[in-house]
Amino acid sequence: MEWLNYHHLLYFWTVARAGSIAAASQELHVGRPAISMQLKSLEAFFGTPLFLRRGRRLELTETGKLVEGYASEIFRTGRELVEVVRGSSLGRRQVVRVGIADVMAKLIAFALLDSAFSEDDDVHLVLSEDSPRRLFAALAVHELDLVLSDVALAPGLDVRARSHRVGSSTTTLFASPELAARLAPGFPGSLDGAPFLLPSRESAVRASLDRWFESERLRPRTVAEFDDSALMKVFGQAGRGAFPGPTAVAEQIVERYGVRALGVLPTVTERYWAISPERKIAHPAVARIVEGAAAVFPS
DNA sequence: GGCCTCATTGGTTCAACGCT
DNA sequence: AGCGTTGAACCAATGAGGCC
Repeated sequence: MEWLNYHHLLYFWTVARAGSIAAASQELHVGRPAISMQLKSLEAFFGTPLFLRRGRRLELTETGKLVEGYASEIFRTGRELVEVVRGSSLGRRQVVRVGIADVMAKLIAFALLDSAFSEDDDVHLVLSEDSPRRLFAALAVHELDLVLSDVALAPGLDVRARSHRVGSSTTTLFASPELAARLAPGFPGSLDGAPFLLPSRESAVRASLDRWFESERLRPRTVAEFDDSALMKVFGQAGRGAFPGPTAVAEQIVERYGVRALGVLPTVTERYWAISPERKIAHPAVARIVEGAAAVFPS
């Protein structure tokens, strides 16, 4: 069988992404006639048009869309190959870009990542924090190598990635010593009308928490809602309200923020996910993080 | 093996033309 | 005017084949 000319395919793919031959010619540093000719050659090779010429506009045909999909995959794999080969060269540090869901307890994130490193690892972590939605978008365009989140990738999302469940924890309620002294007697009934600091409604644990409040017939007084779990704890430390946190790191929360644990909510569980892009060639450091993390909070 | 010739491929510029 | 297409002329790199 005759081989596909990948150079032609690259031109086609660039034109499809750039939207015009002019834009592609700038991107590729190649003249417009040349690109036009190569497009024609590719169309002749396939025996069917890939673009519809509508006036001076180019529109992908159905075949064109199909070819573009394959080309994206081909060139994505090519980039990946370069990244992996260059990234794993001897003596070069591996950069791993990790996105952490803002609602996730930082102590949990630290424990998940820290477990993955051995002393002889030469890995350079670049950590960022954002909403899961934005982190998944960054993952889709290869700006991130890994996302740690309280929610798995939604099935409908057009992101080529895999969610690995790396642990779970029940939830504990915390409060400053003064507030705890007031709320501890008669827990959990004492929580009715009590001031609360809660994770935003975007978070997975919030839905679970609301169900618990409902089942216990409690109506907490929401003082503030947070996207950022660390900020929530700072408010909690100042006695602004009771707040939830993972039982798995309850001791550290008590120690670090000088708060007291009010009680454990066994039905309010939080799951932790490590979401990594589906790669033909696995990022070795990411694989280690995913494997190592799974052992921290066994679910 | 080294050298030459030739064909092929893919690039360039330039000009002209059609379309919006 | 801006953009895409076509054609012509030309250049450079490469590979195949023939010759010494």
